[in-house]
Amino acid sequence: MAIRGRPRGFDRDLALQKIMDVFWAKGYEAAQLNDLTAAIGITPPSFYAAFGSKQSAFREAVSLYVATAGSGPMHELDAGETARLAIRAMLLASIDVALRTPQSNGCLLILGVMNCQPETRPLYDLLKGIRKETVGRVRARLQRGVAEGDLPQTTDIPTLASYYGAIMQAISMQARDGATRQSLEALVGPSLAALQ
Amino acid sequence: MAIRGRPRGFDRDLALQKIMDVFWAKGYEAAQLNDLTAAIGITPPSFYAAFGSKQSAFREAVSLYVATAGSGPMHELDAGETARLAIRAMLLASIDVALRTPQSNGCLLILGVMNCQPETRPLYDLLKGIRKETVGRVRARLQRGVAEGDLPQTTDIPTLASYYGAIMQAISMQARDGATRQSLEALVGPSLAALQ
DNA sequence: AAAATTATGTAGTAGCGATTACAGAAAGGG
DNA sequence: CCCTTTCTGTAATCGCTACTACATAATTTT
Repeated sequence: MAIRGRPRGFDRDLALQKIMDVFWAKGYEAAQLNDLTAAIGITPPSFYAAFGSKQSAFREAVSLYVATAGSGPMHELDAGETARLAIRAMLLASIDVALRTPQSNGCLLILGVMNCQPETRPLYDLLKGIRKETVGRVRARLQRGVAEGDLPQTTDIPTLASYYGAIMQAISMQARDGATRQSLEALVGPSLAALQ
Repeated sequence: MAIRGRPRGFDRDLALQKIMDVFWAKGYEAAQLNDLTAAIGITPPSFYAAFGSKQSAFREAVSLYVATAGSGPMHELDAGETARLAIRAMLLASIDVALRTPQSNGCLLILGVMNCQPETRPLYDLLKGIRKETVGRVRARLQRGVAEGDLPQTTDIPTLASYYGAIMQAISMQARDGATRQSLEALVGPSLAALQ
């Protein structure tokens, strides 16, 4: 049984990517429906037929981001030989993400929803939950490092995990402020001093 | 020659403090005129007569913040005996600022304007300039540390200054995310490892 | 080919948020 | 006591933004 009715005049997956780019570049609140529809090249009714609302489009964009653009750092975290190399690679991958495009500075998960309008609170909490999960994965990687002997038994794992979460947040903020790759990479060295 | 006309029915200085508190708690965009006038207990015309516009009220609030609530970290930076102690005290003072009130989490200069609406760009740039100045003062303090012999000549001063600026940004972001004082203070230790 | 189904384009609506027009109130100056 | 000046309260206005009603177009099913 084929799909009934008039077929959609645009590629929904491609549209979602553009939605992700716009939210990434501007954040949820500053990205206006106008920006979204213009980027896709459709009119509001088509947008609403395909994505339901601005909020649900954002949720889909976040899922796509986690699966694609934002997956690099977590991949590096798992792939690194030692905990220290893994953290280092994660931070460098975060810099890649933060500088991927000229407009989109910083990580969508960190900067996507920053203020406290009551109606955007659910989206703020969504991102906050993902950030928390990220710190959890860092913690797991450090634990593995202790288990595998490349970190001392005395390592304060929760503190260090939250610390590297903080470094990634700072990378995003400085990227948003227009920092160069060079100046972002310079932050990695000092932050790794905590793992000596 | 005394002041002509009907006298203002509220204390302007007190009102500015409340304005600062509201902007501090919610950020520029999320703080609505309604919140501002309600906090002061006046109506919109009184607000506009006294402060001109939301933008100029924000500018005044930022000036007040720099002079009062936000001055602690910079004071500690200058007062510390050695560069390391000064940085440490600055970071702890940043935590105090970030946790000053239950609602206002994080530094106004860091979180006050986060997104990219074209019309708020001037305010974003204002805060960005102050942040840059802050990093400049950290740099000066580190230079002094080298000059006074408590830091090695080989210290990479620009990098470390930007690094501690990043740590302060991260403190604000984590405070905004609801971090406890304990978890914020735990970040200070690892970040000081870069000064060993 | 007619009916059913889904998408699109035009042109709105609804509601909110910053700002202000205007009339009245409270002060000083003559 | 009137005039000028400045502030205050009510009640808009203006603009913007998410969202949609409705007529029409493009498909599939029968």
